[in-house]
Amino acid sequence: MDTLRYYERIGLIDAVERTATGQRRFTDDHLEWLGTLKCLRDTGMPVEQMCRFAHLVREGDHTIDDRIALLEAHRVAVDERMADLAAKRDYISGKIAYYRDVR
Amino acid sequence: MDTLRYYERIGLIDAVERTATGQRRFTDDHLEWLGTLKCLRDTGMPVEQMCRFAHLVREGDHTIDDRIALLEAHRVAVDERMADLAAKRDYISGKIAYYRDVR
DNA sequence: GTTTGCGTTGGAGTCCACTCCAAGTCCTAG
DNA sequence: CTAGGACTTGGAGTGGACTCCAACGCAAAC
Repeated sequence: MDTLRYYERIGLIDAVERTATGQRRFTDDHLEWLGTLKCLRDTGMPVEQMCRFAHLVREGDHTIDDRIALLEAHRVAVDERMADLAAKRDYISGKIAYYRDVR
Repeated sequence: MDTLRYYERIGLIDAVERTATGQRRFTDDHLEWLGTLKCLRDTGMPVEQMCRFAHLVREGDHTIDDRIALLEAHRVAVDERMADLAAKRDYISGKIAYYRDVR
């Protein structure tokens, strides 16, 4: 919840609808958007870049190409990260094998 | 360099040999250890856990089993991270495909 | 031999992304 | 109807991992 409020504050989420007494009512659209945000965040996209993406989305359909470019760049980053993790995972496996040997 | 000093300060690296004038002279052993540290760090191991590992290494050979356990737990974490990244990468690919469609 | 630039120190500062606080209101289960 | 939990606010605080600072010494290049 705090994180949601934080995201709302920095403009990652549009101002959310409220009940008469001021409580947030998230719509399905919001939940979907939050899912996207979570995906980007969890794959290491900095909050600032997510803001840029959110801005593009808010701007309307003429930013579709920019959004594609942004997501593609991010996908490349994710791929690189996965490759790096895979290589380092192997190094760790090697260490484990080494320790098993000397034990 | 600052990071190295920081690691030395918190005990991740043994006090490094110095020249007469106080400059650090890293040995091959250090470089290898630094490689290991970098690998663990880059795969998301928190500094605190790396300290625990460094401590085990310093303790001597009777900690080999503990080290294996620690590295295996970490390898599992890395595997999970990779699986998560792969799934989310696919979601991103789906988004891109969607945008390509509506463009 | 002088300039350029890397190394040294302890300690303070920075950055990112939250996360918590206090004081109050509202919603829901029993 | 009441108790307990969940929500509200602006703003301050946290945690992790560095990263920078000033003032200086030393080293390597020319």
